[in-house]
Amino acid sequence: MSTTNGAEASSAASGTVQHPPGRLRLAVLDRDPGFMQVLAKRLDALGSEYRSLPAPISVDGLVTMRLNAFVIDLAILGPTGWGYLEQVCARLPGLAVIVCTGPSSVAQRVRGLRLGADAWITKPCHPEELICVIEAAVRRHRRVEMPAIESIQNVGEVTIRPDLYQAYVNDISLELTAREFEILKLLSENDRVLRREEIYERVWGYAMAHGDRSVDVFVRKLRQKLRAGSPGWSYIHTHFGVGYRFSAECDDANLPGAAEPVPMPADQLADGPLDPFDPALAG
Amino acid sequence: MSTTNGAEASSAASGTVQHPPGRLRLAVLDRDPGFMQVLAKRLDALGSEYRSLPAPISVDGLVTMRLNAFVIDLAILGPTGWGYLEQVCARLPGLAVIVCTGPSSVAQRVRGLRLGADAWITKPCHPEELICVIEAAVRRHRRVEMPAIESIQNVGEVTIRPDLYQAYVNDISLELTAREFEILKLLSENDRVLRREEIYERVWGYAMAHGDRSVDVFVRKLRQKLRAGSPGWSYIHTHFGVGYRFSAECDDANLPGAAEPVPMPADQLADGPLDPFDPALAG
DNA sequence: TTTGCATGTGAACATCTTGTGATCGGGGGC
DNA sequence: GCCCCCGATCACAAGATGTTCACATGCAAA
Repeated sequence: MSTTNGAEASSAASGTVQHPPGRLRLAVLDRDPGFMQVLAKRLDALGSEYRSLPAPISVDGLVTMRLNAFVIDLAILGPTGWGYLEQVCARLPGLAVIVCTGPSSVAQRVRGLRLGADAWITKPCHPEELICVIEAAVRRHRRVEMPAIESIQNVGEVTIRPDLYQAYVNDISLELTAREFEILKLLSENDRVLRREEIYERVWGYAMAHGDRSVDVFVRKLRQKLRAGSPGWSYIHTHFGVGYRFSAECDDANLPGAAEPVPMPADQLADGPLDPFDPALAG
Repeated sequence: MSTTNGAEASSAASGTVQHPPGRLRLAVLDRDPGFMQVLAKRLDALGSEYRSLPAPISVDGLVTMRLNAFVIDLAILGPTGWGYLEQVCARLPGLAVIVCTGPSSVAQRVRGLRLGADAWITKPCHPEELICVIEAAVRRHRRVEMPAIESIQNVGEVTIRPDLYQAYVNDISLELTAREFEILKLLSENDRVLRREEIYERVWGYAMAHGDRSVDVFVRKLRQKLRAGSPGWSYIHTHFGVGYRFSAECDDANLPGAAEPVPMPADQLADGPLDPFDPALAG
């Protein structure tokens, strides 16, 4: 495969990290069941995490939800809607706010946008269009917010720092290469078995050639460096015939902080739609 | 519209926004005289710098215009409009692109937004509304750049003075050129690895061409001047396969005021992809 | 237990990245 | 109008990294 060139690969990889629009977190404040249902269907297909709110939620509540986007039907709030909209926009400048409501006057739309809304869609609208508008609004924010959103992770004795593209044990760098780091991060972000093809595709950015052993080789290098920096622990586990799973486990099960046991439904690795967002919350 | 000079370029690119907020630089690609006239009147009232383009302009031309926003009537371009739109959005990720055109189908609007447009307004529209939409789109871009506090920074032995567009060591100028300074400032403002593409995009103002080495060359010049003015220190660190990171580090770790050794960012974001939406918030 | 794969391992090899010096051309300042 | 400074590119070299092989080892089904 000579098609790979570093820059391409890296940009593709980074794209993989930020592009998957699937990672939308949004809440919809609306009461129209039909509208919600159709929207929910599309959002599910995109793998977005969404939540519908039948009633207004406090601004503080919104803050803790850490959303990317917030869709609101001003009709629900009546005259108090303007104040609410203003508060939300002022308090969460990084949140994409989309007003999606019934027929309105130019003056109303202007007012909404001036108060800080990112877009104003008139119902009835095609769900696909609404989603595009949401994505467009989120897109820019995401570019800048992404790096901040990438949070530091502590697993076992290892600290994974996306901001530095490096992993540490006791503040000592494991000296991972860029690609090693990406694979470690990918694995650590998923509490399930990842098939080689999936790992390859998400890190390299394109499909894995049949028989390619690159992933195996990188896993070996990772294990080597992890073992060197954090002996007594095992982090990457092989699932024969399937793939790899990340989980910090202390070799000596007696020691404290032994491990993070994992349910391990190895059979349910129907890859596509990843770990579903707690369904109890939707709808 | 004046041509570019160092300072101006920087303000447009890094968003130093010396222009009072609200000052728009926009171009409108449209042929409807009535539309243009009404719009022009409103824009004048706002004190915006605008330019109407009766015919398509090359993407490179747009780049040199250093705009905040670009309004385009796809009808003017016909079928080639999509490609043009895509190119513009790809090349100028920081530009607010608003499509303002006649009646369209949902599919067309979806396509436009997916290609990177920030908003789609259907003509005929109220000029005030269009302006609000433009402002909403621009607001997002600016917001990101506004927080860049123009404060003097002391890092290691170096003093960075945005007000003078220059860096000093013991009050002696490092004689940085405008672009060198911008890159140094950008790097010093971020405690993380910045990818070349990101640096290029934020300093030059548009997407980096594939294989462009400009960033590397400027980093070399910067290192040279930093080394000359502050020997014994290293400031710009290469992360192979990723990009550059700024951090003042004393070569001799024994010396006092040694360095800022990649400290744990106290802001340690609540980590984990966990707790999706907190159910306790509803109602 | 044996056989057929799948995976672990180490090293050679090919490629890609980055550092660096030099050159070219344009634009702005004088 | 002329000259100099600055920024864009190129070419080359040295390393770092990624890929590919061949072989060893281990798991699973017959």
